[in-house]
Amino acid sequence: MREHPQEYVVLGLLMKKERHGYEIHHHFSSGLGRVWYTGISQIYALLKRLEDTGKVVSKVKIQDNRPAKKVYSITPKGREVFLSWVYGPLERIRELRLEFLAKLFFIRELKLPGTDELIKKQIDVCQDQLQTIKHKDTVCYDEFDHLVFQFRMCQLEAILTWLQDCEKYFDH
Amino acid sequence: MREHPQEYVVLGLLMKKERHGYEIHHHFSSGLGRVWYTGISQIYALLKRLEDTGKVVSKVKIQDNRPAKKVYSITPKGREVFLSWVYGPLERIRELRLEFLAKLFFIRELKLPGTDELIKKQIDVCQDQLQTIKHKDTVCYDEFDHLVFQFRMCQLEAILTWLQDCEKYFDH
DNA sequence: GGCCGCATGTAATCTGTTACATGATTCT
DNA sequence: AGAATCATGTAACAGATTACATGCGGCC
Repeated sequence: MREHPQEYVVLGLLMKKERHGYEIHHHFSSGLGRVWYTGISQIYALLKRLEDTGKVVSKVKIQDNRPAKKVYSITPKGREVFLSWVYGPLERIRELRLEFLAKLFFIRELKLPGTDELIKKQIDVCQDQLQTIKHKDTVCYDEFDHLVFQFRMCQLEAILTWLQDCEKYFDH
Repeated sequence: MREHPQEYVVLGLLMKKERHGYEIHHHFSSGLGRVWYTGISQIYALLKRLEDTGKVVSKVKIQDNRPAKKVYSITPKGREVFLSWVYGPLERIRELRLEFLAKLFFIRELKLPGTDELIKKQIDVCQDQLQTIKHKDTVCYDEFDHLVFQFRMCQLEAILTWLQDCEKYFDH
């Protein structure tokens, strides 16, 4: 399961307490929503898939003067899936902008321990990639490839300094 | 037409000379392909759409001892579309990694003039965005939003220094 | 009377990837 | 004999966005 990264966000929101679809969408739009937004229809689709795979369970709650709502709560399996996602570093840099920030969001929101390990692991992955690109750069003699490598290198270097700032930030 | 960015790459390859699908895929895999790859099936789909919209025309060439091939050539309309793409700066930073590098690739390959203007325009766009984010950063008091803004700021700053390096590189 | 908020969902569409179907020639 | 190269395409699938359908209650 490397697919459907948005599922983790829904699981993360259900980690705090049980919620229904409309409410989840509300949190997707506020807070985290500024960095990772999804439409309400997609939320319902995600919830259905999460229920089909046993990561959440639902119960219908009837209200008066309001339409009935389907309240979802996370299962132990869902909890496990979420936590192994949160503490795993990302291999592709382009996924950092959305997913790594989401991880940090939930770590803060749920007051989870072990932030420093996650950041260290991510720093290691980025440094490995930087090393690989630097090597390719010294070996290649094509002008265009050079430009490409330098683009990636500067992006990775910027992320590394940002990650080090994160480390300090989460330290205190 | 802000969709199907890969169409521009196909047009770019046809700017040099007429080519058939299999040949285009070959160039997609080598050269530019290390930064922007697409499967052969997609190439045929792109060519069909480009022909339907009048950006390319095809003629069948029968060969002996080889299967017949469909040779595509770019139309004046296609040429126009390609050139206005090449010289336009990108609004979204995430598109730089693929599209901006592709633009530079074709500018070098086709020996097109006005590289410095393109880079300058892109620098302006990035600087505007950096300014906007910096302003949002000083106004906001949420810790998480701060982290997000700093991520984007460091990415933009890295790209700006890279763009300035590009300017020097294309200068001589 | 009409729009907004609450609440749920299905269906269509859009991009792109992967799998499959076909068939001749050339290389190992 | 089997794999690789040349050459074209269709069909299926995956992931996400957008449009549409439904319905009640409250506010202006």
